[in-house]
Amino acid sequence: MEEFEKRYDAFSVEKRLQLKWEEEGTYVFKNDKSRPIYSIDTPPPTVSGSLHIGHIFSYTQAEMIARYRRMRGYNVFYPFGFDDNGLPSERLVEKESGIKAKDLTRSEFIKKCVETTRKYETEFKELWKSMGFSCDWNLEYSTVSDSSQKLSQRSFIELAKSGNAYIKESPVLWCTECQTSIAQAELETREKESTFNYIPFYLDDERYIEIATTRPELLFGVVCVFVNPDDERYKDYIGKNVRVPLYDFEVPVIGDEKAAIDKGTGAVMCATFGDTTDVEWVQEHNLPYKQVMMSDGMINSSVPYVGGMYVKKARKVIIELLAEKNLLLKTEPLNHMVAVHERCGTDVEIIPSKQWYIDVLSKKEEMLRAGDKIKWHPTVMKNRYVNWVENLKWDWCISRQRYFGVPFPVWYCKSCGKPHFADIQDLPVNPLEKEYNGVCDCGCSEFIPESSVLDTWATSSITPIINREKAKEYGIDNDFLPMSMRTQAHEIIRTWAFYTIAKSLYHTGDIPWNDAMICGFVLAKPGEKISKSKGNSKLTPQALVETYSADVIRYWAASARLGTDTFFDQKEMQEASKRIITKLWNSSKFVLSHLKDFSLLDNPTLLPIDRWIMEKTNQTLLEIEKLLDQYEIGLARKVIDDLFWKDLCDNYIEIVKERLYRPDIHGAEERKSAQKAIYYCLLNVLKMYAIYIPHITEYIYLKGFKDFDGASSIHCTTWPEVESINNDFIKFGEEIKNVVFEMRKQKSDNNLSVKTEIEELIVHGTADFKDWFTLTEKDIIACSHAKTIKYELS
RNA sequence: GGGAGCAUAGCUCAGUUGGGAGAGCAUCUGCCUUACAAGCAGAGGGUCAUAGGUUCGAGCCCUAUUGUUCCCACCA
Repeated sequence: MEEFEKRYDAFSVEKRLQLKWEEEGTYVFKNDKSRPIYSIDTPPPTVSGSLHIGHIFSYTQAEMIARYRRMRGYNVFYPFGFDDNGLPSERLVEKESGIKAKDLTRSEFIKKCVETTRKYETEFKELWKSMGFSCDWNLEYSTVSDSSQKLSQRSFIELAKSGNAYIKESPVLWCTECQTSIAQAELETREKESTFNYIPFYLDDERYIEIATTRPELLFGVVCVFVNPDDERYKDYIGKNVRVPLYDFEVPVIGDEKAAIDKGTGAVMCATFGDTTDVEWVQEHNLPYKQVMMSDGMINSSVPYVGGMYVKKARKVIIELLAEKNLLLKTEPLNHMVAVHERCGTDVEIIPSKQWYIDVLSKKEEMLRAGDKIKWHPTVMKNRYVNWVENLKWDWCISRQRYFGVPFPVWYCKSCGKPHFADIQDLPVNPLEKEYNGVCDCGCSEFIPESSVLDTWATSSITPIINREKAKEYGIDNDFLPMSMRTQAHEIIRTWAFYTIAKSLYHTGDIPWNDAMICGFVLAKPGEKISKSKGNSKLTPQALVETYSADVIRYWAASARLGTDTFFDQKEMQEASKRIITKLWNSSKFVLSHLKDFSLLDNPTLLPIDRWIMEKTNQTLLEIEKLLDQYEIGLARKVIDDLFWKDLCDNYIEIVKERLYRPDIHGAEERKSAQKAIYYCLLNVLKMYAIYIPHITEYIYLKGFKDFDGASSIHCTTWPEVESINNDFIKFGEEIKNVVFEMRKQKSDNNLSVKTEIEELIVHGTADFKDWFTLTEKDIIACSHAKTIKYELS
């Protein structure tokens, strides 16, 4: 057994052990058929900037589950991936280089994207390693890699051929800043200041309908005015025409239930397209479309007064014009929620264009049933999924008019426009670089390649399939899906979880994973989440690891309840977490110094107090198994803390200390009994803590327990299967703890040292335990320094 | 506007079919005790948001109210 240093040097130990694990392949996945597979669908972090403490928080919680399952005898498939294509990565590149994508050629820009994402991925990987993550880097994947692209394109082609993906010209959510279509899930609502502008739509020289609008710049696009048919004020107008102010053309007044009497003035102008209701109205009433808003955020150049202006300026100009011509009845300031693009915060517009969609609207029922089949942890998180599915309004638009992404493997016939897909065996393919050799049904042999790329989520939503492809290399195929569990934060339930379930239903007809472990956030201050894009993460994870060590951060990350958001508190991390590391070090130092002559072959008769701490250890094992099976790593940790700090250190060790030091007083056999107990208890405490703080537990194991226990790493051990608990010993232990507590209280109340001798100690307890009290008498005397013991048992 | 969660000690939170109100931090007092002063022992501190109800008994179950957070909708 090696000697213990006075102080534990976390930083050098952590680095050394991380190297050891890498060299020995401690966490490498093998297709070992003797153990059931536990597969984890880990979130590939979006490469959109540096990581923050929130990532550490949720990834660490999931990592602990991987370690737990490994120690429960599972063959853990724990891959790691990067989501390194799409708009988030493009924006990172644009921000870093100060260049807009459209200012470069497509290939130059993509090259820059590749360079930048590589750089960040290296950084990410270093960070995960420095946190001691037990993923298997042989299973690493990236969503932009050839193999992922191939699977993603295949997924698309399969869906398109089965009719579940389709191309359609229709109004679509559009970001004028990123100049691409986006999906409903990429919307974010933000409160913005605006003005309500009350303007008159004249029926004749006297009568008019007053309309309140926040979007006067769209006046030229107005195609009709809606009023509620039950609205007495406007009943007479229905069926007649009113004149659009400024432009003076006529539009009909139409009655529709959706026009709410109590909103605004009760009359609505329908401009194509001001909002999602306009889209519904246009479809229902077969209204014409007038394009006012262009894809770059400018007003159509043919629009009088404001053509060629950006929205904001156009709005200002129109309001001024209306005022000048006495067409502005009044304006009211207004704070309202506006749908913006989550990536750039730009107001979202609705612009018709030709896009690819995946049908989700007609599959709501199936998706809700899938949600029921998945076990959500914590269970309330299922609500968010259900809520999202029930409220879906658009099919999933998967095409993006961007550059750095998986290309659509599609060409269109030049004469009839029919889409032609690449052959599966040719994937991955970029239609911009490869010509389509074929002939269209219409006889044409000229084709136009699709230049859009797939939504990032269209690829990241097949991570179970990407993982299965990896598993095939190990000879695992059939039983791989559904995976055992998905771990992710709650914010992306509506995107990643939802899309993954949708794709899984299409491709496998089943759920993608059995369990969903939903982690909470780390919040900087009330309500504000720390995020890469917001740049309010002053403390980089790298700096934190260097300041506090991985184990300290990990221990802290395990302090919250699953799914619950936590405030980041540096002080808490510094003090509470560091404390446990020091305590573990010191107590191990003590325990192992008393195990130098210990042998597993010794079979002493165990004293009742020794049985107590062993039973207590077993009880703890059972309790945390129950909690960890529910992914409650925080609650489980507290149970271990209690066992370790209170029962083992504060009570048990203090009680048997002298027995370990003085076999001459207590007997050699009795000392062996205590050795057996401290060995059993500390070893299992280390094993339980190993999932949380893998470095120090490994270090102590290698130093003191490896020679007895035999494994090359604590992380390759399993913990004992406990079948039952002897509650009598637990009860007896509680009574002994009470005796010690009363004794300590007496001394403390009298300002006496713990060492002070006392004349007589009165032991209160249960008469049934009389013999056990007698067997514990020497220990009680030793820790109380009592001269005599008197029993008052009942 | 629709839905969900939360409200327990000064702070952060735990409280597992309804029976003892708890932990860590902070505060105070004492203690150098053959692992640990980066420690140990002990103490004080709560109308369990409010009001009703069910029950022999409610932090826990039911109803309402208030506050708060989150999700969704709201560009009239």
